[in-house]
Amino acid sequence: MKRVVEREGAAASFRKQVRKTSEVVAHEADPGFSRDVIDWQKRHGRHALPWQNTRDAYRVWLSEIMLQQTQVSAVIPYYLRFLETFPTVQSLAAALPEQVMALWSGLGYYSRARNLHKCAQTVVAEYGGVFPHDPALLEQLPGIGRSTAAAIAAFSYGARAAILDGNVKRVFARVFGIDRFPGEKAVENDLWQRAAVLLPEQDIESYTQGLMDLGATLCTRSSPACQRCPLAHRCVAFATGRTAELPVRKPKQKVPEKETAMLVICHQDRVLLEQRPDSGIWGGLLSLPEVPADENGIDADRAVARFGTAAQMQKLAPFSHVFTHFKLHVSPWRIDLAQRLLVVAEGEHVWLPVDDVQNAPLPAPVKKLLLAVFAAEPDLLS
DNA sequence: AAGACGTGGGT
DNA sequence: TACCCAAGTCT
Repeated sequence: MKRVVEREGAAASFRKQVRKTSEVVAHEADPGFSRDVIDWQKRHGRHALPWQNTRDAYRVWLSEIMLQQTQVSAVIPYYLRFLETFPTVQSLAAALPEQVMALWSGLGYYSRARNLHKCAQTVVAEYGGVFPHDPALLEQLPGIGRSTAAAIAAFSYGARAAILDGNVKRVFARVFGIDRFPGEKAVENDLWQRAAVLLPEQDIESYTQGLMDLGATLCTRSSPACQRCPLAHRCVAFATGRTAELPVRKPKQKVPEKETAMLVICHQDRVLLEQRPDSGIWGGLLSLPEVPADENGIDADRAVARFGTAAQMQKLAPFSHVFTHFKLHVSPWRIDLAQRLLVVAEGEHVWLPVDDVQNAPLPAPVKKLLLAVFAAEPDLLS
C-alpha cells in the first residue's frame, strides 16, 4: 500500500486525502509530512525556551506539567522560580506540600501541583530519582497522561512516541480536514492513530517540538499564517478556505453563576485563612473563610463567633471571577477583631502575617484582593 | 463519557 | 463586554 502511495505521488495522495475528510480509516505513513515539520522546526521553530536544550528529564517533566492547558508566556516565570527553588527531583520530593502549593499559586489547575509533588516522591522512591524511559511507565505516574508521557520520553530520551495536545489537534484538524469536534472520543482515537502513523524514524525531538511550534506560532486558532506554513501545500483547510472553521469548536455551554461572601478577618497584623480540601475548586490551597452570600449583607457576629469578637465590619468592593465551568460573584467583607479566640492556628485555620500574603499558597483572585486591602493600609504592614 | 478543574490574554 | 481558548489529566 505504501508503494502505491509513492507511485501516485504527493498530488494524488493529497486529493485522496480531501475525499476522505471525515472517514475513520486506517491511516498511512507519509514521510513527507514529518520531513516538512522537521525541516521547518530546525529553521523557524523555537529553540531558546527555558526548558529546551536539555535532556534532563526532571526539567522536561516539570515544564510539560506546567504547560498543560497553560500558555508558554504564563509558564516561564513559574518554571524559573520552581527550578531555582527545586533544582532536582530529590529536592522537590523532600519539600513541604505548602511550599509546592505556594510556588504554584496563580498558575491554576492545582491538582497538577499536588500530583507533581506525589510524582517526584514516587520517582525518588521507586525509580532511584530517574524518570523511566518507557512512556507506558511514565503514564502510570500521577499527573502524567498519554500525551505528556510521550513528550517527556521524546524530549528526554529520544523515544519514538506520539503526542496529541491542543496544538497537534489543531494542526491535524486543518491539514486533514477533520470536520468533527476533536473532543469526541471517536475523533480523538482517529487523531491518536494519525499521530502514531506520522511519526518519523529519526529526529523525534525536532518533529515533536515542530508540531507544537507550528500550532503555537503559525497554525493559531485565529488568523493562521498559512503563507509561512510548511504544511500549507498539503493542508485541506487551506486548500478549501476553511481554516476559520477548523478545528470544529466545542459546543458552547452556558456557565452557571455562584455567589459567596469572603471574610477578610484581621487581628493585629494577621489575616485568617483556612485550608481548602484537596478536591474541588482551589483544592489544597489556603483561602478566605466563606459564608453564604446575602443581599442584606452578612451577620458578622455569627460569621466570626468561632474566631473572636468583631470590633468593626466593612463591605469591600465586590468582584467576579470567571472559571472555565462557572462564574463566581464574590462579596468580600473586612472584619477587624477586638480579640481573637484562635490564638495561632487550629485545625484547618491559619493566622497569616499580612507580610506573607505574596508568598502564600492562595488562589489568584484571593491573593489579589488581600494585596489590595493591605496595600491600602501601610500601617498594618509595619 | 462527560464534566471538573484556573488563569490570563486575545479578539 | 463577553466569549474563546492554551503544551491535558482525572474521575
